[in-house]
Amino acid sequence: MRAPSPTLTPQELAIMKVVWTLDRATVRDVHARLNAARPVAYTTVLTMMRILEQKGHVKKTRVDRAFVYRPARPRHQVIGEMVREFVDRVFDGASRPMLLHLVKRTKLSPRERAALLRAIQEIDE
Amino acid sequence: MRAPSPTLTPQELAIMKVVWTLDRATVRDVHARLNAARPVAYTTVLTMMRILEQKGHVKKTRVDRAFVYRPARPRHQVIGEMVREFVDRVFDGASRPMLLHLVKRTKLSPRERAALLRAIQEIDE
DNA sequence: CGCGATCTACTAAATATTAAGTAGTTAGTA
DNA sequence: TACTAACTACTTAATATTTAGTAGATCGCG
Repeated sequence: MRAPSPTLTPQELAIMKVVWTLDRATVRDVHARLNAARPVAYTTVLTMMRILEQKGHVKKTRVDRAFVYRPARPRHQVIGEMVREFVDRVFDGASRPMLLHLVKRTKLSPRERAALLRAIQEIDE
Repeated sequence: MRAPSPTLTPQELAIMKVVWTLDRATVRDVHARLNAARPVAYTTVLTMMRILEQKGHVKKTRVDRAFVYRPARPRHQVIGEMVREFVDRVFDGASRPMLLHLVKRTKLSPRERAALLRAIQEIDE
């Protein structure tokens, strides 16, 4: 048996990004946004949003004829879990190597660097 | 159509970790390590390693009867691509938010913090 | 030599993920 | 009322991922 994704799959994430951004969105709203990036059928989005509802990522309320979807959990929390899962899977839970990986390849302006240094210094204090 | 994973799938990664660690490994070697963590059939590992060879992640040479597998590309490079893909997919390519996410949740000893600060200061200099 | 152990190639198949069609309902409208 | 548009539920299906079985080759040993 193959384990289901413990976090959001790529397409689920793409949809959730729209839902988080709009906060309230119909299938039509989400479809309009996604379809602008690459062609996707309306019913495909419908199917995915039904899955997201089953998985507890969105809640829907009927407004007039259509359902309006809202995020069930805050973005930062879900993204945080995705980061954790990634660090676990790829770095065996060690976030420091991951941090170094990111730092080494990230171009930072002096201002950004300063902000980051401050953030780091504030930890454990 | 569904896009294949542009990076290593979870199980492929689990195998590559062993191959990177051992540098030279037979299917038996890898199976012994993986099987210690959770039961997995020898032939399952065999199949996965064949796939990894097709994808260009390992090279094999016959030594006596068995094949000895070696990494085809250095670990840091492949892991780096996985980090990049994750940042692209989850943070739309913006590594700074990802960095902050990590920094906020990472417990650092004074020594580790100092090392991280040094690493950051060395960028762009 | 014949046997068991080891290993590979080929095959099969279960589940997950992604994508979209069809049918049917409802609401508004000409 | 009959038509059309918008929407949902249900169904289908293609591809990816993961897992493992079977058959056959080869090697070393009693």
